[in-house]
Amino acid sequence: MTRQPTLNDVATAAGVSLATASRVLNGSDRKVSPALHARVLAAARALHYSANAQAQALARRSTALVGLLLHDIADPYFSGIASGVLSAAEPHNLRVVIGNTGADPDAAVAHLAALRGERARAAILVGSRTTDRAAERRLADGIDQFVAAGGRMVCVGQPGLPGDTVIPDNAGGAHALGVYLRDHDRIAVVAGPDRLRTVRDRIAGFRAGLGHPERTLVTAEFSRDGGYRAAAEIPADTTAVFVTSDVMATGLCAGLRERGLRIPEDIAVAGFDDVPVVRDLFPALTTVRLPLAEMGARALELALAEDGPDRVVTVPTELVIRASTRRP
Amino acid sequence: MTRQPTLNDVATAAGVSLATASRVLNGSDRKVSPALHARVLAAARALHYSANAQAQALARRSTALVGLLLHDIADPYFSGIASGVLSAAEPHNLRVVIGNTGADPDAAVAHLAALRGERARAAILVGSRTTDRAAERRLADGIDQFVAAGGRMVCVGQPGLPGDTVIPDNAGGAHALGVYLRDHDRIAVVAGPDRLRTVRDRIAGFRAGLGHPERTLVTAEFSRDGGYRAAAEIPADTTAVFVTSDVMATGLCAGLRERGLRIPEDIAVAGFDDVPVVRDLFPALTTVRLPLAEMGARALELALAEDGPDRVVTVPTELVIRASTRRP
DNA sequence: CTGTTAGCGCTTTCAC
DNA sequence: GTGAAAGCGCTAACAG
Repeated sequence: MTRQPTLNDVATAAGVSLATASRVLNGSDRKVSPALHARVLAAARALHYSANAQAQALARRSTALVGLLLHDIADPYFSGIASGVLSAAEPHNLRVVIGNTGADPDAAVAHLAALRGERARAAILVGSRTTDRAAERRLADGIDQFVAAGGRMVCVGQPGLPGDTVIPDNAGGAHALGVYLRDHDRIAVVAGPDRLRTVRDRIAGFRAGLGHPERTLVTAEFSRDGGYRAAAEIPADTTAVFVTSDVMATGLCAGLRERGLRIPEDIAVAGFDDVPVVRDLFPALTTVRLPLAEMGARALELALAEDGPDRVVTVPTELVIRASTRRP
Repeated sequence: MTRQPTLNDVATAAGVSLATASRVLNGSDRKVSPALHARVLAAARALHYSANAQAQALARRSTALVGLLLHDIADPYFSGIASGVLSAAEPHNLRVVIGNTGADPDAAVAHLAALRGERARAAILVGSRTTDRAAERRLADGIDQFVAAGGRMVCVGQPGLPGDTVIPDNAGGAHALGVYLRDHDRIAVVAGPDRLRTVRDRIAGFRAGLGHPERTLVTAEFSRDGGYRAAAEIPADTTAVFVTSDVMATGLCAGLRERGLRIPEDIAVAGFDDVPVVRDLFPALTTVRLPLAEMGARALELALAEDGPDRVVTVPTELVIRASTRRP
């Protein structure tokens, strides 16, 4: 590989000035004669010129980068949102750099710092829930720094952090589910970690809809395996269980089945999120649909919005009834 | 937001020269006295200094960016690989920018051009399969350009393109599956699009293992819905069907079930990839495991390797037998 | 319309 | 050890 051609090379080849070349190749307001215009284009093509984005960013004092920080891209909840972010970024010609934060809020802080160095236009933080007060504080600081450096911040699914927020109507969706399962009297709830506002909202909404408290509450990790392990703690005579996420519900169903429990004959199961695959489970899972891709897209739009007061966008949810809760 | 502090600001605040400040904050070989070192660090901290990555890239003539191009991040096959790429990138302090190419090879070309402008260190292209000869040509050209600009190129799951390649042992895995299903005599194969080398390798391997040709061959789209639609074309007396991807198999199972066929009692089903969720389908899906995350990680390593001749890394596969093919 | 000329913020010789 | 100064490739006034 030889040295990449620069704008200067193109200008020289075309016999015009640097400025002119810049104007036809990148400048917005075109005031270049057709003749020169054509010559520059030809030269650029001939040399396989490709503008150096770094240099442009430096000179323009702005980049086309957006950071997307999420727990785990392999989790369908996150990848669904990511997909929406990517689609929305495309037409704006934005590049999306993605970072797995794992369960660790400090990883998010580190990514945020890197994005700050990158002078990213915005950062979208998806569900980096934490139970650690101090870590939460550090995260908020990291966000403040990012924002102070001129970046826009959007959080998805996690309220209470600086910046804009996109959040599903967790309480409403869970409420509808509670109403739907109201006739069951031996109910269990399998919940993700306590501290998460999302989890609390879903449980509260569910209880309100149910009209009476659940009989059993099991707390588990926010993962497929967490749900699987929780299955062991569900009383055998339970008639319905609400799981605070589909991914957990998937594991729970597997665990329940291993115990010989039939779904929904012996026990009804409902999840939350409507991750794509749950409609293909057998029996298909009743759940509360979140418009994942749309949430991602909304987040990106907020990220592009003019600076302003912190906004909160609530997206509606929808109860999706499937076989897993159908009375025999 | 006020203007971001520059290295100059830090240097001034610390009462040292620009060069010294640069050396302690970013330079590799440290030859700065402890006293100055401390002062610079203190100043940087006080000002919340964050080096401008763009400027650094320009001065150093190198970036820490890697591009990851894939069909659809919401598809578990791709997100599994992406997850591996991200984990591997982390320790190297590389930023990963991700692009959904959809089914469109020209989208990949466009992304590649953008990455070239970004002066990305490398690009990893995952399974951007195409059936269009001309588009394939354009893609190869795009890759050549990217490489000519000094980027390294790695393709995952798709041989025959310039650059390094990570590819699973498709034929071997499918062969093992064929051997396993050898006793079935009324076999159907549900295949993704014809032209894909991946698909052809899997089918060829399967047939070789089977020892006899399948009775029915259905071609479908490489998606859940493609599999679902294919279900309608499977003869009712088929005893086993091999689907060339798990995502398709998921749809196929749903479709088969809707037709009243029981799995595995009436018909055995096997997939390919071992995407996480298929073990939780009911019945759990027999499949050929691909080490998705590892494939992603290997790709990133290749991307970091010194320039050299095009390498091909073949990763082993493993037959995973589950309930979906278990004889009653 | 076109060209000149400062920078953008940082790294890196090259002297001291 | 430390600093001065010359770029890296491009944009954006500012003159013609």
